[in-house]
Amino acid sequence: MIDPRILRDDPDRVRAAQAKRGLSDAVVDTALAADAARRAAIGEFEAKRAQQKQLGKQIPQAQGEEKQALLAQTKTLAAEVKAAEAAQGEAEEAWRAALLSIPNLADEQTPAGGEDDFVVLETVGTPRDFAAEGFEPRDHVELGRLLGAIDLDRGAKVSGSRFYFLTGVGAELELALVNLAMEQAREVGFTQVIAPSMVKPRAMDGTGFLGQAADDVYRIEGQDMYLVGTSEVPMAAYHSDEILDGASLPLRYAAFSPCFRKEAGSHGKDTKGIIRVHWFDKVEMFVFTTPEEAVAEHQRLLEWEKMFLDKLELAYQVIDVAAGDLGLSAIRKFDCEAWIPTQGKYRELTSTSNCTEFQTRRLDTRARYAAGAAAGEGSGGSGGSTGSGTEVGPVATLNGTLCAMTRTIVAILETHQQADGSVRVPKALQKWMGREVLEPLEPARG
RNA sequence: GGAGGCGUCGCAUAGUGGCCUAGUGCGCCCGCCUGCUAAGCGGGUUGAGGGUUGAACCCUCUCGCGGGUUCAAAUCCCGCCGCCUCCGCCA
Repeated sequence: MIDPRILRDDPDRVRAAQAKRGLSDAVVDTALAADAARRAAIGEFEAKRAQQKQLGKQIPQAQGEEKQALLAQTKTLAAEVKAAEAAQGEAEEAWRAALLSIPNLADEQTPAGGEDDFVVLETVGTPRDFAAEGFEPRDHVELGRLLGAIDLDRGAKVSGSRFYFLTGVGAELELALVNLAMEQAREVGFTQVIAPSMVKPRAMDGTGFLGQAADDVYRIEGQDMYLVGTSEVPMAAYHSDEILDGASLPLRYAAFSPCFRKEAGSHGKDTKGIIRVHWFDKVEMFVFTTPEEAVAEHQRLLEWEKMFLDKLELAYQVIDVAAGDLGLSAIRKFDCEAWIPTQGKYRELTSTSNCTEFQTRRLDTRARYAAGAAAGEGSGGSGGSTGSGTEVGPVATLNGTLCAMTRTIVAILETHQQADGSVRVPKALQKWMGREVLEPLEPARG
């Protein structure tokens, strides 16, 4: 949810942000009208309620006829209060609904436009030139079969399309990646978390996934619960309804969880292999910090993502995602796209978003800060006790992929394959894999 | 799944229809006193929203959540949620 104050004070800013995403600004006027109606309704209810309380106080002291008169008077008033309260409730609800329909205001630096209007910020490493090396690269499906690492046939048999079993070195590879990711996370100061992958509607809605992304979300039949598409969801809700200690920020979590996605509307895309699947495991970085620090923290998350990809010795580019392709909650998003040799293009491996206060406002997470942190306080003069100590203020959230297992496995297998079908293990993973090369089970298997 | 109990301010507790503008203790903050520390003394200490663009001030809501009864609800009634204990089942 965006800041209601910005809507009221600077609606043109909201209109501009809507335009940048390619959305209508009609919601702005709807929301402004709802805000006015809401405030009028609040005024009416409160006036009636105050009157009721005033009269109510007189009743215990009153006697006889006077008391009867008061009772009659206050009885009709009670009905009016009830009606005014209901009207206020409806006005609040309409206002809230209007506000909730507005996505976070895209950052000034975010490129305008849709999916194809991203800006390439940086290219790291050089894609391998297999032609120069003199052999045709195998895709990850074939490599996975040769190594006994990925079993797609049985995935389909047991669970359907877009499912897989990781077996042997495939399973080892995932566990090694989890370990490497968690090791890095710990070293840079994250708290490791194993997060639930089923959540209540509050968490799903609070992170903005029941908006335009609702089609991609699995709902549990007969229960008011959802399977998460990322541990961003449980982690954003982790501190819901809490007031954090401002001095404890930033709170950095690295959460492991399975991720479930319907992939509705992607029929025909990436049908082969494990690029696009209904379930995968992921280590996600999630940070609670101050609004002032959010932009700098976003850069740090990007650096940690790059650090991880560097350890895997992958070639990749970093893109600045355009406004129309941002999620509901984000003001800016950077994707790291690794080079996939057999596709001849860069594919998204990681993604980091700055959601500012959008999610915490929905989920009611705030922090207690030292007073006057943002206000001017150098007024001098009287040395009286002005500093009231602390004040409650907003908290920003950011998320970033550390390692999404399946796509990372694809990139590693394809990038580090050798002519004989074996795959070189990146140095950083060797410690966890216990070997330097993954060998095919049999030269001619399959 | 069955039975019972409990949810009050950061924590602990009091409160069984109007005297609750929720008391007390602890913790915390400010001040006084004080070689230092401790003790002692005085004051403060939930959050949200509205009146206002900010401050002061005023008002409304907030005793797990949502309904209801009543002129009036922390208090009575109903539903839900969470926690605890016991039984059953189970990785």
